[in-house]
Amino acid sequence: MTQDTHHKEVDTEAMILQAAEREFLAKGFAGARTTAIAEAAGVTHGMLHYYFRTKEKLFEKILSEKIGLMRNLILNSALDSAIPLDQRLRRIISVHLDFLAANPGLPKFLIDEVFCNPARMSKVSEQFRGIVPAVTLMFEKDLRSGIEAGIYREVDITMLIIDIISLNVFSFIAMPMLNACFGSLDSDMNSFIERRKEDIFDTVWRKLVVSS
Amino acid sequence: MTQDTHHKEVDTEAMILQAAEREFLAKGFAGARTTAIAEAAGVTHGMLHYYFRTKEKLFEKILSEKIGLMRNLILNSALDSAIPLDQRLRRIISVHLDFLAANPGLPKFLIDEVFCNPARMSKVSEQFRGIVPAVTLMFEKDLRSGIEAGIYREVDITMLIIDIISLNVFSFIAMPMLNACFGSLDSDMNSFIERRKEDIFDTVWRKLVVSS
DNA sequence: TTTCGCATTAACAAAATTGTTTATCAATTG
DNA sequence: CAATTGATAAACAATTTTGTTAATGCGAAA
Repeated sequence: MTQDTHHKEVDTEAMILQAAEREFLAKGFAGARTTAIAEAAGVTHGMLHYYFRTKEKLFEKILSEKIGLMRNLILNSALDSAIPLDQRLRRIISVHLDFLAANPGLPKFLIDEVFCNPARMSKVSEQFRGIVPAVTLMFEKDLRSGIEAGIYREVDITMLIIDIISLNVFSFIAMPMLNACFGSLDSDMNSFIERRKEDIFDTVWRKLVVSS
Repeated sequence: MTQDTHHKEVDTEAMILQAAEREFLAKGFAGARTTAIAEAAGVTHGMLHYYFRTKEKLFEKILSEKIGLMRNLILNSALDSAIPLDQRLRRIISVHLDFLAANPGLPKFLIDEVFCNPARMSKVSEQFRGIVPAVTLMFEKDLRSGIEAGIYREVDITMLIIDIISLNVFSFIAMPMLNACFGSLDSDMNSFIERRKEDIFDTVWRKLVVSS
């Protein structure tokens, strides 16, 4: 926070950021309106330019914070390499789903605005270089020894990771569709999340282990 | 095609539709520019209004065609109830992935523009009523008998379907992200699709069958 | 207390985007 | 061969959205 000499009833800058986050997450860069952000923040839209210069710059503030969140999540996934793989897997799924439940609009936002946008993609790509390979390796080591010991099947690790990410993330991207198809799953979000954790672990684990 | 009395070097209407499809699929309604569509179609942007009145109406033309595609796909999934479940599952996954490979931008488009947009959602929701329950039931019948016979595990059918859709669709929504993380998977798209079909079937089938 | 500077507003300006109109051309039709 | 009519382009108009500026006020500091 800046040293706020001079009067300022509320923290206008923070209000704008809050409103901008909601607007950008909900509608994306192209769909968001700076006037709507200002209105939601309870200030004139001039304020938005006073604090952030342009829509683009304001957007980048929000974006970099969200990129950071995702980065942290991925890094956290690699921790706890001491505990057995099944517990680790359970933990990764659980942490990931809790994170997604706390940030339900994030995957769609990042896919739309970063991964499907070459200009933005190149801007943030260096922040991801090395992270995924590191996680993969850490996962791979455990897996390889299990495979050699004959307790895990010979699975394609890339495919396995794509499976896990798909199972974890898709529900959150497509929640409105799932609600339309299967009834309001999000009416009891907590219970849905917990059921989903169980189901995903079950799916992945049975793919992994050699059937007795 | 309309009866084209009067001169018309090329089918302008079709050109606009083609260009509009690309633009809307790539950028969504908010991000698409009518001038860009006209330019891509090689006509003045006045033509776009001459044929389709407004951006909104042009968009709806594209949208309803895509909704139809998705509807057909879902209906096709329910066919062939005579063959055994494993072959049926293989077939559903294969058909779905081939469809997605032919329409890679479609899931993101529909999720963004239909399912995450209350106004559009209500407009097309009646086209989906009854379809998913019908498919579920057809799937369920086979499954129930297998469970009672002790060859399938007692799985939550809703979760199972969410698993299958997640595994099938997510890669296509997040392809640019997967490329960034795992190297260019789409450099040989065909081989990726075929590997994916195998992997998804393996994942789902092992979740389903009782381990010997 | 007077000066200074940040925060704020409201009006304004500019740019981008969508939508309309008028004139023209060319082919079909009577 | 006129008259008609659909297709087209180009200029124009309207609207929306973003960005700027000038004036105001209020608190802090000298």
